[in-house]
Amino acid sequence: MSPRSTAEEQRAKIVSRAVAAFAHAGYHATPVAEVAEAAGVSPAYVFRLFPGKLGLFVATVDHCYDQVTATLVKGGEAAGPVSPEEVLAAMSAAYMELIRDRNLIMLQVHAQSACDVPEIRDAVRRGVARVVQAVSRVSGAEPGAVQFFMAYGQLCHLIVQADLGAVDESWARTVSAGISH
Amino acid sequence: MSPRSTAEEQRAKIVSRAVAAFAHAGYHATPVAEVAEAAGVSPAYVFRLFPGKLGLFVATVDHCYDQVTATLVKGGEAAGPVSPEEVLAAMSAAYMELIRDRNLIMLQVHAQSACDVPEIRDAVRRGVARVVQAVSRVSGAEPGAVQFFMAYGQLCHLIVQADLGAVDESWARTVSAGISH
DNA sequence: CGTAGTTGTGACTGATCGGTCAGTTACTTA
DNA sequence: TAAGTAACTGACCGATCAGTCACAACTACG
Repeated sequence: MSPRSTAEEQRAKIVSRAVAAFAHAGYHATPVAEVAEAAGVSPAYVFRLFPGKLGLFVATVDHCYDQVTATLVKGGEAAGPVSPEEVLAAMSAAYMELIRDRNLIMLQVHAQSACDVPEIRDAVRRGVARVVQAVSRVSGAEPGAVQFFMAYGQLCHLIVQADLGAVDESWARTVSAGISH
Repeated sequence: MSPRSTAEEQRAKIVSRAVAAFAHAGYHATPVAEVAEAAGVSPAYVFRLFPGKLGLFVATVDHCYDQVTATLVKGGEAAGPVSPEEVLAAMSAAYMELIRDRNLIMLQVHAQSACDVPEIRDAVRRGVARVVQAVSRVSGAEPGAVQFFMAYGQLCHLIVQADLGAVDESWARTVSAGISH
């Protein structure tokens, strides 16, 4: 019968904790030991469950985009059968809710900036593909509107990264108007 | 009179070469030795001219935003006295010209993702401030239009990072429509 | 020529980190 | 309880890298 291996559960737990760990300083600046500690296991065991640090990071990025996509779909479907623009607005609201926990957004940012590593670039492409397809499908909006949605999503990344919400100057308000609060 | 120190010239040369060096792998993944080699000096001398790796990176980021701002201003002023929307369009075209050389755009991305380091975050804020102020001033556009400009600029970053222009799929075309070619 | 200052470097160090491996604990099955 | 297997770790290794320092080379000036 199902051997019900606990290793799989540990893998899931490590990936889940790795989101927050990698979200702080990114791929290159986060030691595996830090992820291991956050997951409550030894560094050696992490290397046993994942094929190297890169494999761990890629799994974490995939997990991250899964959550983002799920959040957007959920937010969009909750809007009910309305116009594409209203669905996109609901999805925007759902995405902004994600910002309250910086982890998912920061991990995306760090994954994007580590795209020099081919495996990470592929993971980012997979993730963006899933997001774009989900947004297009659930909203039914035309490509231009979806592109607009993605553009303002990327603007959110800048705002969160540099914490522009905490800057009380004119230029910062111009950038974050209607987004951070 | 002016001691005409060559050290200052070396500093400028190192910063200029450091843009390309850091643009590849970012702050944490780029050894100072790599920057030194690109500049044709020894690593030890780089540490002598700059207060540590962090100081070098911050100087490089400042230099990068200087160039970006100058390019945007130049592009916008070349449009002549037309409507704000047309000036913004000219600036967009100028910014897209920057994409041909990935270096400036990639360095911005890496600087943004290293915002955990306070000094780097401050450099990014300074840079974004200069860009927003320059765009607002030269174009005379209202804040909403400037925000829109910045959002599509950030979208460019995603496209360049993941090299979406090289992906021939529907979702990728949705994201890069009218931007990459 | 001498000496003071500036440019520049080779050689080193202390610390960190990815990855390995031998071995130990704990659970299952007969 | 004996044997087998899967979960898990401490201790270690080799490589990399930021930063230092004593010293060389060149120039400026008296």
